[in-house]
Amino acid sequence: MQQMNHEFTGKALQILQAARHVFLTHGFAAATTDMIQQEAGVSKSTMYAHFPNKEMLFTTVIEAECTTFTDTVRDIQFENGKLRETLTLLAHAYLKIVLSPEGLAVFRVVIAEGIRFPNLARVFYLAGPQVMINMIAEQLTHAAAAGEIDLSELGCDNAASLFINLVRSEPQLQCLTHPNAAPSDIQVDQWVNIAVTTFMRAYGCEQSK
Amino acid sequence: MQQMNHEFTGKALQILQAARHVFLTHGFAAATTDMIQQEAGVSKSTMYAHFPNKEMLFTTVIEAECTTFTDTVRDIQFENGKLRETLTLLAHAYLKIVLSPEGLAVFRVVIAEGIRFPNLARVFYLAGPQVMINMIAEQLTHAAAAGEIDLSELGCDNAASLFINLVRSEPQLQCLTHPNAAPSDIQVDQWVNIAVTTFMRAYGCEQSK
DNA sequence: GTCTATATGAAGATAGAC
DNA sequence: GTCTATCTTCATATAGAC
Repeated sequence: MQQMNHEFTGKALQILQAARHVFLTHGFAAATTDMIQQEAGVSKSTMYAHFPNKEMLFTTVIEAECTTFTDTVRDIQFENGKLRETLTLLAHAYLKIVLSPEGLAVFRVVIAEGIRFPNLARVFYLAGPQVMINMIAEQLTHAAAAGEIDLSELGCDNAASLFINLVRSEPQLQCLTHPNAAPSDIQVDQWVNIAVTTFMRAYGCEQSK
Repeated sequence: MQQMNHEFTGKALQILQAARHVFLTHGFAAATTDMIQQEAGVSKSTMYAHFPNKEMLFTTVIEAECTTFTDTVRDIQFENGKLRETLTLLAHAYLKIVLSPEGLAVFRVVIAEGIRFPNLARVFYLAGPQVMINMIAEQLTHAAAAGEIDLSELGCDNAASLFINLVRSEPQLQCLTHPNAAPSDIQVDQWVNIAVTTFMRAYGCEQSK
């Protein structure tokens, strides 16, 4: 989670870790290089020796964070079973990432700075939602071949996108608009259940029909 | 749209309109009172004569914006026809608001400043999504009574929430992460169609069965 | 109420010693 | 590479004249 071990070591790594914390807590504009320098325990000039300015420090932090997200999503463990169970597992794993303090913080800051750093926003989309969509699409392809689901209208990619949006939207909006009020596990279970149920009712081919 | 005629007139109104533009363009932290004062064509002290500080100016602007949103949502015109057509109309009207430059800008800044101004984030939720949910829930209640839809599992409120999330999530995320790339009308039609189709497949009671 | 001028502090970034 | 000390700019906010 707190890796950023791409090629950064020593003071540079300290600085990046501090920058990560400061930027995710305050956003870009409200964050100050003083906070970062202070939290990292280095002087101003050390900071500027490693990173040319605040912008570069910011983009480095966020891009690293996106990479971490991609890795976390790719590492999701689940067994290929019946579609409903598989989707439930994937939904829980995805929400765990999205609703984590880091997940919410990254979303906040990326969206907030989307105008100033449009490239970062696109990188974020590709690193997070898009990777998840690809994983889901793969599962849906298998399920469609097995006759568990009917995607003749929608196509696998649209269906995968639809599903993760179904899973993410309400919980994420609730967390973003009600900070300091983390949802209970029961609430998350309910959200997942509604999403999976809706998706299966719409496109699933129940054997019991 | 650019009203804010609550009790503000003359210079105060000029200041608020300028503040609205500046805050929605730059966010809270990156916005400066100089920009606002300059754009309003007044001096610093005039600004501070009307508003005690930057925070109050900000909350005044955003709260007014939320009120405007509520009014806009409440004014949505549609005819009570078949459920599918009604939902399609409501979805289009809602997306028109959410995906407008102002809608996206308000969302950005409210989410970005959710930690610093938690109350504002909740006000936003109540003024936007919640009002829309209430409108949809009312339509769904009628439709359920008419046997057009089966909400025995979900309940009207959950179903309404589900529907607007289904409508909003993907288009909004796309617009937020791909600024300066407004979606085409055809794309919006497709999104609406997927949302409505999914909802009706999951919970609709087609007569042709 | 409204302006010009200014106080005060803090931001991002650099110079120069070690 | 790293530090202390400093430069420059610009932010929020206020004082005092009209």
